[in-house]
Amino acid sequence: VPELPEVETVRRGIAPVLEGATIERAEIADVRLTRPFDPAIVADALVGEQIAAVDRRGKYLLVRLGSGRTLVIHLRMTGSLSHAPTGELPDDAYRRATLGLDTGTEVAYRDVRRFGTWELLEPDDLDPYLGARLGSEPLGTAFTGRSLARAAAGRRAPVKSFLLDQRRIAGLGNIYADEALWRARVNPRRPAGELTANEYARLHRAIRAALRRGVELRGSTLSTYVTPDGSPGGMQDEFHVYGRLGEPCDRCGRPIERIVLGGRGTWFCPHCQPEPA
DNA sequence: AGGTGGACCCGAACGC
DNA sequence: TGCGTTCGGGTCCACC
Repeated sequence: VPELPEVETVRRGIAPVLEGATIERAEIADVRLTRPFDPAIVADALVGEQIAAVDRRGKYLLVRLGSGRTLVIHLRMTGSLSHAPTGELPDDAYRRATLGLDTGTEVAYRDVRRFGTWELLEPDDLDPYLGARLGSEPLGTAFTGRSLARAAAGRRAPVKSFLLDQRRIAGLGNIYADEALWRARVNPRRPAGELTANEYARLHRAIRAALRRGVELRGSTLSTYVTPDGSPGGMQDEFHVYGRLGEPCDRCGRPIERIVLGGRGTWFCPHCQPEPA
């Protein structure tokens, strides 16, 4: 499940391969990937482009091209990128796109569930596209406990749902939201607008700590996600609550509970993260 | 306008 | 064994 740490890990792995290279061949084998645009037309437009940089914003990968356009890649649930330096990718029924570079390297996009997207944006379209979808970067300087509290003021949705809103915080997903709430000792059901300033200060620190640890460990590998060199991440071995129904809390030893919030599995420690009295 | 729930996918896990 | 059913998760969209 690629969230900010997983996407950042993919970026760090693939950027050295792509940056400076020119795309000689492009094949997009899935109409869903570029919908509503014709995949053949998008592929043709990529050919001849030199890749200037690979950046990340939230869970989006930004492949910046020499023409000024940007290929915006979202891995969604099961997307991943890999590369074969010799240009000989292994057979893969789930490969959805291939880029052949002038360096001789082939880059493969794999996606089992086909939720991922490739969008080729014109220079003027990128900022409005991202601006409409994403709030501040949680590991950047604009993200503070105070800004978090301000954004949450008056909101009655559960704080967990609030944390998952990409227009507030860019890059937090189901796993790291649960982990951050556990670290901050905040119950996921609490209405977002009812947390105290102190709780938002704790939550701010907890979000950054959880994400930074995830980046350090190169993300978490649950089923299909792997880093671009094919190795698994290490964060899954450090989950405090995610997926740990019934297991003892790392702080107090009492069993972790599972509820559903906003249609999403939510794990927490009812003792460390109590409902308000 | 904020909030919620379904659709999109498909393999894995589960139930009979 | 083998079938059918359920589940999940990021984002968008329809609806309240």
